Amino acid sequence: MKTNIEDLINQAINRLQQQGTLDAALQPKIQVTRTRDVAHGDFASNVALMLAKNAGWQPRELAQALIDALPDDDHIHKVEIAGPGFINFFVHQQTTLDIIRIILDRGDRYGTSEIRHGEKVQIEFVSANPTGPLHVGHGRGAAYGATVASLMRAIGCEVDCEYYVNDAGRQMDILAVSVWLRYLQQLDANIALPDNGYKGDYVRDIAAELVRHHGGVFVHDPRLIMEDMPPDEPAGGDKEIHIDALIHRAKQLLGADCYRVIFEAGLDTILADIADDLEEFGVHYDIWYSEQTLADRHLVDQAVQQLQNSGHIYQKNGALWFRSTAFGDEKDRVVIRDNGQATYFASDIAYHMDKFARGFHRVINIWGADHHGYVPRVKAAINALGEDETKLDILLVQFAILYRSGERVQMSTRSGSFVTLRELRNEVGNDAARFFYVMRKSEQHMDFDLDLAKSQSNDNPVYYIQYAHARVCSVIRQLAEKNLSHDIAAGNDNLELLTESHETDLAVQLAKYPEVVEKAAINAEPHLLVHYLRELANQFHTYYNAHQFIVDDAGIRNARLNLISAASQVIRNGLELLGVSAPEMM
RNA sequence: GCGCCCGUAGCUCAGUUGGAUAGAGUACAGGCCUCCGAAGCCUGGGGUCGGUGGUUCGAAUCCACUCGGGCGCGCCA
Repeated sequence: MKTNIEDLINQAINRLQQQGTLDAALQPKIQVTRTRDVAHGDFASNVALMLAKNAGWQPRELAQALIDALPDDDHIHKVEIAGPGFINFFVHQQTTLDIIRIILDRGDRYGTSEIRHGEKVQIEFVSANPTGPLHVGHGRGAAYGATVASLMRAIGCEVDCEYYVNDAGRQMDILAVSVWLRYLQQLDANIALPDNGYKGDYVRDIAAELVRHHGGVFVHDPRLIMEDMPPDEPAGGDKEIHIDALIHRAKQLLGADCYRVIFEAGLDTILADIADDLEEFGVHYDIWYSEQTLADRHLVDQAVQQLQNSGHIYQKNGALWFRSTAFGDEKDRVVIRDNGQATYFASDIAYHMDKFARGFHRVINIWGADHHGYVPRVKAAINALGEDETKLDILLVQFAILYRSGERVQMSTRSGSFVTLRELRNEVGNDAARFFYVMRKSEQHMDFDLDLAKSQSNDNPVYYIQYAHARVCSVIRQLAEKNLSHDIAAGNDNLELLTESHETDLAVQLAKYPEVVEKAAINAEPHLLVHYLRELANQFHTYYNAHQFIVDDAGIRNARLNLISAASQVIRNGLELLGVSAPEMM
C-alpha cells in the first residue's frame, strides 16, 4: 500500500511536470510514512513541503495541485491537506482488512521478500579467541549476528555466517603452557601457574584429559623448566617477558611434536565447546575459518608483498610498516615485526583480502565496541589493496553489563571468575537470552537484568509476546470443545464484518510487519522487530480483552478467528527471526 | 591530550537519512475476571530531549561550542 501511494504521487508529479506547472528538473525523493494520529489518515507524505522551496510554490498550494493531479485509486477514499502542507491519505477499510487474507495465504513466508534477491553477504561474528569458554559479552554478538543474518535472509540475501578462529597467536601459546603446567601439577609437580596464565577450571579439565590419554609422557623436571627463568611479576619481574620465556622453554623441552599435542588439546577442546555452546544457542555457522591456514597458504606473505609492490610499505627499526596514515589512519602500523613474525594485523589484512576474493557483494564484521580503534587501519588496508571499501561494514556491539539483585556482576577472564554464556543460558533460558540481547540497539550500552530475564512473570517482555501467541492457540483449542469449527475461507469472505476499531488497528499493525522486517534487515537493527512485536502483542491483548472471538454468528466468528490467526502467524514469524520459540502452551 | 560511542520520564530504553501534540516498559495511584488463559486490559500523574548558541516553514534529530559517562590510542590479539 505504501509503495502504491508512492506510485500515485510520482504519477501526479509527472503529470504536473508535463503540464509545465512544475519544473521538470526536480527529482523529488518521495517519502510516504504511516501516520501516528488517526486524524491524519493512514498514510502521509511531506512531498509538498520538500518540493515547495525549489519549485517556488507555497507548500499548501503545491499540495493542492498534487492532489488535483493524483490518479484515482480504488483503495483510497479520501485525500486531504493538513498542517503546513502534509498530504494525508485515507484508505478504505476493506483494503486494510485484506491483509488478513494475505497473511493466512502466505503463512510463514509472510514478511519475507526478494528486495535483495541474490545479494551474497558474509557476516563474521563472535570470533572469540579459543582460549576459554564464551562469556556473556560474546553472547550479545552471537545473538545480534545470528539475528541480522536471519533478517537479511528474509529479504532475499544469501548469507554465509563465519567464525574467524584465532588459532595462531601468542594467546594460544599461553593457553598451551597453562594446560601443560596444570598437567604437571596433576602429576604432583611442584610448579605454579604464571601470573599471566589461564586459570579457569576448564584448563584443569583439558590437563586431566591429557593425563588420561597420554599418561606422564609430557613430564619434565620443574627445576629444569624454571632454570634461569626471568622472574614473574609477583617476584618483581615482567609478566610478559616471563611467560614468553616459559613458552620458549616449553617448546624446547617438549619438542615440536609433543608441544603440538598439548597445544591442539587446548584448541580443539575449547573450540568444540564454543561450537556446541553456539549451536545450542541457535547460532549456526557455515564456515569456521582458521587464522593458521592463512599463514600455511602464504596468504599473509602475499598480502604484505602486494602492499609492498604498490609502495605502501616501508622499513623502520627492523620492522616492516604499512603506511596506513595515507588512508586516514592515525598512525602507521607494523605488519612484520623485527623478529620476522607477522602481526595479527597482517593476518587480518590477508583474511580480508580472502573475503573479498570470495566474491561477496557485502562483507559484514561484527566486533566488540572496544575494537573500534581498529576499524580505520582495516579499511586503510582494503583501500591500499585497491578493493572497494564500501563493501565492508563493521558493526560495533557494546558490552552488556549484567545485574543480579540490583548489583553489577563483575567479570574477569584471566582469573576465571566470569559468567559464561552457557551459565547465562542455563539460568535464564535461550529464549530470554536471545531476546534480551537484541532488545536494545547494538551500539547502545546495555544493562542485562538477570532477575528480570529469568522471571516467569508479567514483567518479562519475552513472555508477554509468547503469551499472545499461546492465547491464540488456546482459543483455537477451545473451538473443538464447543463443537465449533474455524472455516478460513468463510472468514475471508466475511472480513468486512470486522468493524471494531480494535480490529482495524490490529490489521494495520499486521500490515506493517514486512516494512519492519525490511528496515530492521537493511539497517541491521533487530531491536526494531522486538519493539514491533511488543506492540503487536499489546494490540492483540487489548482486542482479546475487549471482544469475544468464539461467538454464535459464524460469519463474525470465522472473520475474527482469521484475524487472530493472522496475528499469531506474524508473531511466530517474528519470533522465528529472533531465534525465540513461539510455544502453543505455556 | 587526540579519536570513536553515548546523554530523552524516578529506573531501563524507543524515536536521530529534519516532520504534525516527544513514546513504551517498569515503578507509583486507581479500576476490570458469573465471559475464549489476569503471564492480560483500561485510566491517571510524571519531561528545560545534558547545557548554550546557530541553520529553517519546522530540530530530540543537522552544525559549533560546552558539561558529564564509556571505550580506544602496542612490533598484544
